[in-house]
Formats: sequence, structure tokens, C-alpha cells
Amino acid sequence: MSLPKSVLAQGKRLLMEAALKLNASTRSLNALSLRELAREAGLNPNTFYRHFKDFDELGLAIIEEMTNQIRQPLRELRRKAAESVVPAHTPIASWRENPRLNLARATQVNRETVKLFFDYVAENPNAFILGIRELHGASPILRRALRKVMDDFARDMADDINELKLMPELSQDSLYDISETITREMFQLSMEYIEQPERQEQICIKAEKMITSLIMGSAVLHGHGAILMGALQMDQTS
Amino acid sequence: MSLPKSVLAQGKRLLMEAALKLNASTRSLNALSLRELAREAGLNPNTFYRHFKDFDELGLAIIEEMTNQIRQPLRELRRKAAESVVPAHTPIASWRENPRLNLARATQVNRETVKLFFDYVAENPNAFILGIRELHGASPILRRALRKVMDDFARDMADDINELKLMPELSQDSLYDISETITREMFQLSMEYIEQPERQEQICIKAEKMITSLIMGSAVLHGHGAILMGALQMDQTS
DNA sequence: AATCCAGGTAGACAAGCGTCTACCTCAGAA
DNA sequence: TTCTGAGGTAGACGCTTGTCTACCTGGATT
Repeated sequence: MSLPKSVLAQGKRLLMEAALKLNASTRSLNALSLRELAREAGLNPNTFYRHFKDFDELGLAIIEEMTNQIRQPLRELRRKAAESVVPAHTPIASWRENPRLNLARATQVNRETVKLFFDYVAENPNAFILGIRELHGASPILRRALRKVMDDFARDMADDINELKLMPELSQDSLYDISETITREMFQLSMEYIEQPERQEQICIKAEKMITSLIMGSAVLHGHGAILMGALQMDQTS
Repeated sequence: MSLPKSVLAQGKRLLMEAALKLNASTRSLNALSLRELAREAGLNPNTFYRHFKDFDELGLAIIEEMTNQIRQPLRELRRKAAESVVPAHTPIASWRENPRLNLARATQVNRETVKLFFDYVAENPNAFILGIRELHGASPILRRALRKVMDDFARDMADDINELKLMPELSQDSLYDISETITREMFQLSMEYIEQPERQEQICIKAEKMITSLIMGSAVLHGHGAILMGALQMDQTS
């Protein structure tokens, strides 16, 4: 949960961590009082002003740090997962040529990415609580910022699906729509994952199925049903 | 946005409406001050205590009213939409027998339900803002209550899909999972719908596609792909 | 060696807060 | 007709709040 050691002044980080903690356990950011925050951080109330103009600025700082921390690792994981089925730099057969192999790759990437994502959620629950809370919170500034974060995530996902050929070819728009939906759902589910530790495994499975269904359904809807059916039948008999 | 005329004391309704308004425009429920609320409602601060123990109780009252208002109409609409393709009391052919007709029915119900839902959102934006905000808010009580609301919605949806045979047969669990995902997504999208009036039509279409993809994907995943493909091909040539 | 200034503190202020007790009012039950 | 109790008000209480001005400190810059 702790923020990364960086060039941030100590007090600034203390305040950010206190905000994360209070936000998760007690109240949303905009219901937080400056003095309460300072108390939690063990600092003088005025110290807040040395680092932030207002709570939005604090929120933005937290969001930025968190985003930087998770965005790149997620992309790398997708690559690793894809390579674990087909070694890197192997020319990738088209879905039409080898539907079975491609489906296996996609399934593997799906499974591993979901797992990593939830691992990260479990390690940084407070960050996700804050993110999801403020995504629908009262501050338009934070809402906008978090929507952009999710948008970036979705774009990354779409790029990776494209690049790693994780599903039959699709228009850019449709692909992005799917990525957006998946991203939204994953963030939603991360709350359940945090709040119901005893159901974590089920939630993982649910997430995988949701993603698979969405992607498959979209493929069918765009005329790639036959390819998929081929892959699936071969898969079931193996 | 206004709450229904009912047996509620006037002051109670005034307070609930003030809470809706302030929540939507300014701050989340738990960041609301009692005096501010009373001011907005044009009442004495103490009047609050005559009706509610605390803000959670207020929130619960609002949520309950809203749920009663939308739950039944949604169910009825699904029936009407289904009947507009196949008249009531007609014995419904199985998907295997007549995939094309069933797909048409499902598509119609999908389209009309999405439309009705968003219409209702547009009429009661503040209620949805409050609902979505508090679904991820700081109060565990309201979170739990709203999760139950969404759960009920999902169950209704699953029941209707079953009863109206809106998709090929599926295990109850899988069907419920899908309904849950769709419900979650619809609530998410309702925020976008409210905040981006100029994109309302696109959001409708996006929602329809999302639902179709999910349902089709799930059908494929559970071995009903062939039926679907048949229906689709016949559809495309018509 | 002098200076600067980012980071942190101290105290004070008026304003707003939640909540208490006490009082008013008036429709309907007795 | 009297009584009662739900709905609403008034004033006061001690706290907490955000923010202001002023001051301290110690490492880097000159």
C-alpha cells in the first residue's frame, strides 16, 4: 500500500499515505478534513499548504503515482503471458490459419493478466478503493482524471490485443469499446475482490469468463464466429 | 427527479430531495452537513432528527423509494418488448427450432429495455448519481444496500431471460453472472449518459452491443455456438 | 560566511458544526 | 373537550474547522 520511495518530500508522502488510509477506512476524500488528515500524518495542519493547494491536488498526486506504478507492469505481463505459449519473435499465425493456437494464447494471456491485476489490487487495496470511490465521487477534477486513467488502460489493452493478435481482427472502434468495458469491469470487480477475500478465486474465474464471453461474443458479432467455432471444437476434443 | 407523492411527512420528503440535489451537485452524502441539508430544504436543523437517526438512514430511505419506482416498470417493459415480436401466450419455439425468431425477439427486448432504462436515468439523474456514488462510497451500510438493489435487478433480469427465453439455455449460475455484469455495466454507463448528453445515442448503441456480445459470447462458451451461427447467417442474408 | 528558501511549526481567529433542552402547534383520539 | 404526540422551531453549548500571519530550521547556493 505504501507509496514508492521517490524524490517526494517526506511530509508530502506522509500526507498522501494518510489520505489513502483515511479514505479507505472512513470517508471519501472530499469529506476529509485538513486537520484530520494532518493528525493522521502526524504533522501540523499548515504543512498541507506547503504541498497542495487543495484536496483535488492531493488526489491528483496520488492518482498519478499509482498509475505510473501499475501501467507498465501490466503491459509487460501481457507480453510475457503471450510468450509463454509462443516464444517471442516467432511469427504469429493468423487466426484463420491456426485458430487453436491463437485461442490458447489468448486464454493464457487472459488468465495471467487477470491474476496479476488482482494480485496488484490485493497489494494496494487502498489505492483502488480511492480510485473507484473518486471515479464516481463529488470532485469533477478527480472524476475526469480517473476516467483518463481508465481510458489509458483501455487503450493499452486494445493496443496489446492488436499487437499480440489476441482476438480475430476487428475494427479499432469495436476493439476499443471492448477494452473499455473490460477495464471498467475489472475495476468494479477489484472492489469485490478487496471486500470479499474468501471469494477471491471465484472472482478471478468470473472475471476470466466475463472477458472471454465479451471477446468471443464480439468476434461472433463481427463475423468471425466460424473461426472461433473451429478453435473451440478442436479444443474440446483435445 | 422529484420523489413520489406518498404518505411521507412533508419535511421528510423535503430533506430527501435536498439530499439528492446536494449530493448530485456538490458533495457525497457523508460529506454533507446536517445544517447545510436543512438550509437547502428550508427547515430547521433539528427537524432532521424527527425523521432520521443519521445520514445512513436518510440514504436508505431514498434508495428504497427509488428502487420501488423502477424495478417493476423494467420487468414489464421486457415483457412488452418480447410481445411486440411474438404476441403474448403464443407458445415460444425453442432456440434450436427457430433460432432466427428467437434472436429477433432477444434483440428487440435488448434494444427497448436499454432505451427505457436510459430514459429513466435521464428523468432521475440525481437518483442515479447518488446510487452510483454511494455504491462505492464510504458508508458500508449504503454500499451493502445498493449492492442488494443491483443484485435484485440482476435476479429480475436472469428470471426474465429465462422466462422469455431470451437466450439459449444456460446454467443458472452462468446466467446470473451475465445478468450481474450487464446490470453493473448499465449503471456505470448511466453516469456517462448523464454527464455526456451529446453522446446519448452512441451510449445506447454501445450498451446494446455490449449486452449482445456478452450474451452471445456466453452462449458460444457453453456450446450453443452452432445455434447462434445459424441464426446470424440467416439474419445477414435477409 | 552570508543568504536563501523549502519544509515545517505555533497560535489565533471567526465561522460552521452536531447536538442538547425547551418550547410551540395543531390534527385526531379519548 | 381535553389530551396526546408527531412535526417543527429557537437558542445555546462546546468543538472542530479552514486559513491567516509570524516564526523556526537546516541544507544548498552564492
